[in-house]
Amino acid sequence: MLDLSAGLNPQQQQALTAGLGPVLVLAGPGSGKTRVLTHRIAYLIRELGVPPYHILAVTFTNKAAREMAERVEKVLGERPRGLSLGTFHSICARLLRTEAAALPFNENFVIYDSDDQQGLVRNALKELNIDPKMHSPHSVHNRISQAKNELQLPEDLPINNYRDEVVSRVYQRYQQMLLAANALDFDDLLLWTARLLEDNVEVRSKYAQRFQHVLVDEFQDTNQAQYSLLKHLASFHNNIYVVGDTDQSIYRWRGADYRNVLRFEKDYPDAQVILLEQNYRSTQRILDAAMAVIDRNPHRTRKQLFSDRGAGEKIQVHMTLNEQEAGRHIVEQIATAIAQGQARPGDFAIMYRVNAQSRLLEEAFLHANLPYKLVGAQRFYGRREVKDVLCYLRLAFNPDDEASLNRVINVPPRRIGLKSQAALRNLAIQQKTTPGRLLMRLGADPQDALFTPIPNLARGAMAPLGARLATWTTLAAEAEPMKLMDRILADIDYHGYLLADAGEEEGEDRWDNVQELRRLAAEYGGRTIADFLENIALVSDQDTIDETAEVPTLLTLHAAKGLEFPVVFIAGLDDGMLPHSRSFDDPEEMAEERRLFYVGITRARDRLVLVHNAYRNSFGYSEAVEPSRFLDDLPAELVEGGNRARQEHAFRPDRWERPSDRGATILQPQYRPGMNVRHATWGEGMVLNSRIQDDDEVVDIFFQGVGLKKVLAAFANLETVDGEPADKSED
DNA sequence: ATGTGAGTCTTTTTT
DNA sequence: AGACTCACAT
Repeated sequence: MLDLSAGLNPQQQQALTAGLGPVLVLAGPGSGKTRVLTHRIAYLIRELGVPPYHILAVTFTNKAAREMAERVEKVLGERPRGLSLGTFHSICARLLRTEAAALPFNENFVIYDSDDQQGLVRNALKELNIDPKMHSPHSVHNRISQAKNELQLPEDLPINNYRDEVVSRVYQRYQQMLLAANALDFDDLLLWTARLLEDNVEVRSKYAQRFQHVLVDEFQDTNQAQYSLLKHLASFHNNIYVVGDTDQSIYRWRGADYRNVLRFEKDYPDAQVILLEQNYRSTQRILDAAMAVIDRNPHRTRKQLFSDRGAGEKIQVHMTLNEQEAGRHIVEQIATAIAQGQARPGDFAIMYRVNAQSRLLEEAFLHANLPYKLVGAQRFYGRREVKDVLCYLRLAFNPDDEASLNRVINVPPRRIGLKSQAALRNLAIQQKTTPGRLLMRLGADPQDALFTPIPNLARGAMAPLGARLATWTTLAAEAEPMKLMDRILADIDYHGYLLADAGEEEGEDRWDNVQELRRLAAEYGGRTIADFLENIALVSDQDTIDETAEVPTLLTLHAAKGLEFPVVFIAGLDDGMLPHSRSFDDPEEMAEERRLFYVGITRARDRLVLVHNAYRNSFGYSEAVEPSRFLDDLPAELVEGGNRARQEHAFRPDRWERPSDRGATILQPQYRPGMNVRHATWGEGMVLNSRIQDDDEVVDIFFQGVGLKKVLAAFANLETVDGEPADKSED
């Protein structure tokens, strides 16, 4: 039998065998916290004889939950039956479905994603005659979300100004609309659970008695609602075991409050506190760099991270001309390292601050013909065709879901316009039912006197859909997700619609995405629609990582938390990007930007490459940018490279096309962005841009020590410095 | 009911 | 630069 404490250092062992009662494990990056957590669960089961049924372990992503489940199983040698292990949101969803009888919605509730949520706010604003230009749906929703995270209902909202007043009214209406649609948003999952446990003694004692042990991962990322529900769940046995690292708190903007760690120590004064500082991931240089960065944050207890993996390579800081060139540089460096046998494709990760940065990086990979994987679920589920199909499924599962109905009622076009929809809606309100249910009744008997308020033509347009919806709801109750999906797709001829709407080529591309969704549905054989929809609503970006593909990974710094890679590139280390300019005026947010950089640095095992740009494209224009101020905090002795990197960089202008010039003229530019050239008076410079104008070529060149110059190719007598001259043929 | 064109705003991070 | 919204025309 495996010795659970084998290979653990003294601190880890202490964490493993900590006695009952509250425990706080402060775990630095790479300190083996997942290991401690999984072994602790195994320890409870095997050494203390706690039945798995009485253990609850909570994580933030499904990926973390899955990994933990696998590792517990491996350590125990068998699958622990009845163990509750999952994300906050999925555990709450399950609890709420079970306890729906005590709640103002039924167990078939659907979970609205960000788009649905914002759409709902938009509708609420419209209904209340509030100008969405003055109060953007996004910001109003943000306030509502914040309130929910702080366990405030509409009536609890403090009102100090007109804005609060608006938010309060919208919140109220928004909440009514959710309930009417039998839908919850992400925050509701936590809010309703926390309030149910707070208000309902029976439910609370049921779960509090059941969960003899509650364990929490990434505790620094909990918000008030999560903190509260954890407290309730652990209120009977008081065995609450939390693991976290305040330096890795990067979700303040969505309500996470790392001060929950302090609150924990205050609420449980007898808590055992265990510190894990030894790092098993990175080289010492990487850790030194990480500490140099994070130590500049105020109000924190310093941690001394140490590693026995040796000093390792220096950290590379590299300046590139712009984001395009950064992409090329990174891809080139990866390709070289692979070619030289230094690393395998799966060893690399490229991290960035905002999703938009991924596009140019992807293009660089595409251009070099190298495979990569992009982390991010929203991209797929947010696609129009995927969302359409999901909304049909949601509607079949829960016909009260008005947001879904509105989305699909006229897709494919059924001649049901806004007028008809309004008529249906008004009649539904009058009849104290929902548009979806009314639609089904209309399908059953279009001539019913009930429907006279709806014009004849509109009735005719809606009745067939109503009839179909009725058959789908029956099917949803009994059939597997894929079967229902196939039925719907066939009934509405979605394939035909896509081809007609988007054309042959684009239509087939979109159909491919639908097929991808179908493959996902196929994995839910034997499971319910509820499962399928819930899992899709609650996928995290990290969950979409394809572990089997051994290729470089592109991901945001946020998505990188909890992961590690032998080689890490952090791209776009420009001031305004990281730290992001929207954080400049708030010290708390600046501290969080710094933590984000810290998280990025500490993902690297062996090699860390930091890339920043001389220029950045904003809107359509290129503007000069400063390197991130965080780069100044890296001690010089840890770093190699720097600003000279740009001169040293040899770029091959092999295949390059500026779409704006495509087909504009027969004359092809002879100079391409990135080429190095020599000018008689200004010396060496790099081509930033070049275009044909009046039968001559205008070239923008950045000369070292001189600056940006515009020259006419015919007169400038430029000499190509390296790289081959641009050839005439393109594509 | 649907299509066209001018005009607007964009860039945080995500369950 | 490009996506999205809104007003107007068909």
